[in-house]
Amino acid sequence: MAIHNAEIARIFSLLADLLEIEGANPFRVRAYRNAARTIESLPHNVEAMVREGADLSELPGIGEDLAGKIKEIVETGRLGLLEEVKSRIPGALAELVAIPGLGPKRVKVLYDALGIQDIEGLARAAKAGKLRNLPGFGAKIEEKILEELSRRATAEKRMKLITAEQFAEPLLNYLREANGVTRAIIAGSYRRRKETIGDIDILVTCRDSDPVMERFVTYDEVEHVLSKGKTRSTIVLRSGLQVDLRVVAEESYGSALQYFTGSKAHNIAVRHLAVKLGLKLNEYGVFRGETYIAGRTEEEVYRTVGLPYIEPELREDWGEVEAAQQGRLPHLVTLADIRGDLHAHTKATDGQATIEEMAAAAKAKGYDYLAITDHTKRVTVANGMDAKRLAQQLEAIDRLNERLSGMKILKSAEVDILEDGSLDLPNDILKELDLTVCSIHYKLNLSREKQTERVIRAMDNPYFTIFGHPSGRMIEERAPYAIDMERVMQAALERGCFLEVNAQPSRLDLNDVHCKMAKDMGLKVAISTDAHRTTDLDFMRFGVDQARRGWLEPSDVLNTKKWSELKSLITRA
DNA sequence: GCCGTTTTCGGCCCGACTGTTTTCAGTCG
Repeated sequence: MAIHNAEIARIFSLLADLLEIEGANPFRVRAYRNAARTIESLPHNVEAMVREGADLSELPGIGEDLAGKIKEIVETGRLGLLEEVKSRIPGALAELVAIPGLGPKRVKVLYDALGIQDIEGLARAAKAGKLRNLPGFGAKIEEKILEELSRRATAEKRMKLITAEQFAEPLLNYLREANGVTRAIIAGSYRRRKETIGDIDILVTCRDSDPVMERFVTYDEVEHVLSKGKTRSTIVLRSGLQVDLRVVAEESYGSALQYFTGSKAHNIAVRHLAVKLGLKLNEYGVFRGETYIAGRTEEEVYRTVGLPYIEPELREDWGEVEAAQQGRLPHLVTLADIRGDLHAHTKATDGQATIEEMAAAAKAKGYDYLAITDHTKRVTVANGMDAKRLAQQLEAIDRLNERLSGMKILKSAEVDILEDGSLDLPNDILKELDLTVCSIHYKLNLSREKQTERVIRAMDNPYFTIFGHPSGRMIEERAPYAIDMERVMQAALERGCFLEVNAQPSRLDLNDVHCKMAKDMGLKVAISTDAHRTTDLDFMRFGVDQARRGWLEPSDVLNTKKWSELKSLITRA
């Protein structure tokens, strides 16, 4: 039986929740949470590591005990300790601590006093008014729980970054107009450019917080106000998005921004360094004893604890603190490094613009090249092209290239990878192309083994260049198909193929963990928009964000090269 | 449960807000 990292992480995370409800040592609980996080973001398959006899206690936050437990999970598919805890308290209690206002203590009370073991039981008791008299509860908490339960029935989960931008940016501008505001910036996972956002954290500096707090809670999209104080307030917008506003003084801007950008795990790691230096780091600054010694800028904060500046996208406690200490932080790729786009559609298939229009838009971005990659015949819903239509398009591109100056249209196609690993156009037309993007659009539910073999077989074709949207996932909509990404990457490396970071905000595929995996393996990627209209070329920035989260530098990205260099890179031996 | 160039034991990040209290616990980020 195959055990994936996510499964091991889930077991530790559940165990942490249940132990916390039982009142276990909070640091022991944290150890399980840290282990879950470490394993979830590990670029290697833990099961394989166990089989190869790797020493798991070398991993950060994993000691003798947890290494043994991981081994137990891999070998037996279960964890004795979790079964044991579950025999004392129901596993479903873990879902209750996810409800705002309910933490481990109150969940314990619910179970002990009323025998509540899951969301359904909680809903029945709350509706019957049984919560308000419990110790540590009251009428307000009961009401809050009822609200949350009804909200859950309809609410969205996490919000895609691009959607969050549409709500957050206007609110930010609105706050900038408040009296006395000197700076306003969005921190949190939004600033770290995570693919989805749970809530928005806004940081403001000003001398008197009252006017901006007042303006905040009276924003016309406010559904309700969760809290309002002098330094922090929280609202929920009608869209369901929760927004926190923090106000600090100018001299605390850097430390507050560092603090509220997170991630929590990164902050703990940085504070750990501060403690070792005999300093205290909080949102107001870095302190020696009672004395403020730094905090005006983030650079100053990092410098004070002995580190160079760390880019927000790296702040996930994935090794960035150690890398910073050792002076080997990556110099992350930026939008300005991008010289072209290697995946775009036109009216010939399911795009909305002509080749000329797409070319003009790419040129306006200052690109050196744009690959036209219309669908091929298997993708009938998109009016995929057969060899004859593709040949006509190639002639049109030749004619257009004669007229274009300063940029080149690359001849390409998004070729469909069939179930048996063959490509859906013959090689005698594929050989006419500058490159191919090869993707899976059908038969997404093959076994992991078959899906992996399918792709590797396709890569055996000498005209396979870039594997498009490699996991097939749609954020918050469709899970990735089962595929062994490490094997696919290894196969690509051996054959001179590459993987795509698809920049569509609903794909972002490869994800951050897989970008890092590619980098660690020495495999280059293409950041491509998969544009279906001229304005989609703007999605490049989301792809770059994702690549930065995966530690990618310009040299890791194909389309930071000029065409002559790129051409020799992608030419297979 | 992890970890150590002060430590193999005794630490483990830190502060704000709310509600239920009557000086603070619980929750949250």
